[in-house]
Amino acid sequence: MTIGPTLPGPPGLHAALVRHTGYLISRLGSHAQRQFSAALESLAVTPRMWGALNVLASEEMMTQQELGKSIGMDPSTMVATIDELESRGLVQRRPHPSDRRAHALYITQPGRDTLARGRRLAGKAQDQLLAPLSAEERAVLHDLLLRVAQAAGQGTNGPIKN
Amino acid sequence: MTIGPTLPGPPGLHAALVRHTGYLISRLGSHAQRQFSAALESLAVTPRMWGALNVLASEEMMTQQELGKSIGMDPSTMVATIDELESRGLVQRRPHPSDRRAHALYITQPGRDTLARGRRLAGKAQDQLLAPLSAEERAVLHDLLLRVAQAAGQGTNGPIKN
DNA sequence: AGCGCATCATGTGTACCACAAACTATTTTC
DNA sequence: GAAAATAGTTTGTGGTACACATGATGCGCT
Repeated sequence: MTIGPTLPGPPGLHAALVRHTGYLISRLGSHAQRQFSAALESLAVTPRMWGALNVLASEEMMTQQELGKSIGMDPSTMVATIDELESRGLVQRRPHPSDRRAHALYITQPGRDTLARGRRLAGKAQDQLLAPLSAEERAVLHDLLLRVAQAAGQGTNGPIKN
Repeated sequence: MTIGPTLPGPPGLHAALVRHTGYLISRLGSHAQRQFSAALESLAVTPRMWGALNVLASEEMMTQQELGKSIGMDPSTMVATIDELESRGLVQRRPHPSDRRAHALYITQPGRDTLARGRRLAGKAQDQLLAPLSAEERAVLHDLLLRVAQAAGQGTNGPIKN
């Protein structure tokens, strides 16, 4: 029956799990990610790449390290991400003016175009995801998540380890 | 503490991304998942397995399908999950009384013990994750996430037994 | 009775992502 | 300058979701 990307059945989350906010976040997170992937599929851009483009578009030149910190992405994950973006001509690696170890990253015009289209698609996906919430509720949700994200935030000092 | 505004050291999500609730959810989701993984590591139980135990503990006999739906897990993922749990003696696959295609799943006493310990650990992890929020805020967050999760994951069908 | 289709469990392969560890080239620091 | 720190890279591990194909079984309809 070829149902689309959405879940076929009527899976109702089980009460025992619905209690766990952490579980909810985790679950919803992968769902959101998937939804984003699907939304951006026509651009052949993964959420990770999209995040990178997003940041690069607003900063004049960044190193991979800086970019990684900006979006909470591991340096080793950055490599493949930038490789891909570069091979697609969406960003460029240029020699860093003052540090020959580092690369200076620049978004290209095609990169900006892709980003613009991606933003529309991502926006739509988000609207769909947050459909059950009012604008006000969305703002509240956003605020709460942001605070949690920043606190739990990127490791550097990962005491979250346990 | 480690909450840095965004300066030299402390992380700090980039403004361009911080706007996207979907991105936040996705990001936070994988973070939460990893945190759970780490928390449950001493029990050698993955979040997925923990979720399964959780549900099995409150239902008298389920098929893998039912379990899968309860926690939003794909049937093909269930197999490995149950395989693992069974090999550990935490759950049992018994012949289903009325459908020979299906397996009837039962949690064992060791499974319940593991679950109990897991709940404590998971609770701690969650407290840590939600540390920046007050009890009230946590409730709000939970409610919002739940609504999103229910709408997103499922159609609208909500016979969430409880 | 028999046939076709839905369903349960399963296996295989793909995709996404994070992170640790090891290594090279380079910059900083002492 | 030699040692320590840093940017980028490669490789391997762990966790998860999902699509698709398969075999066994159940079920409805003729």
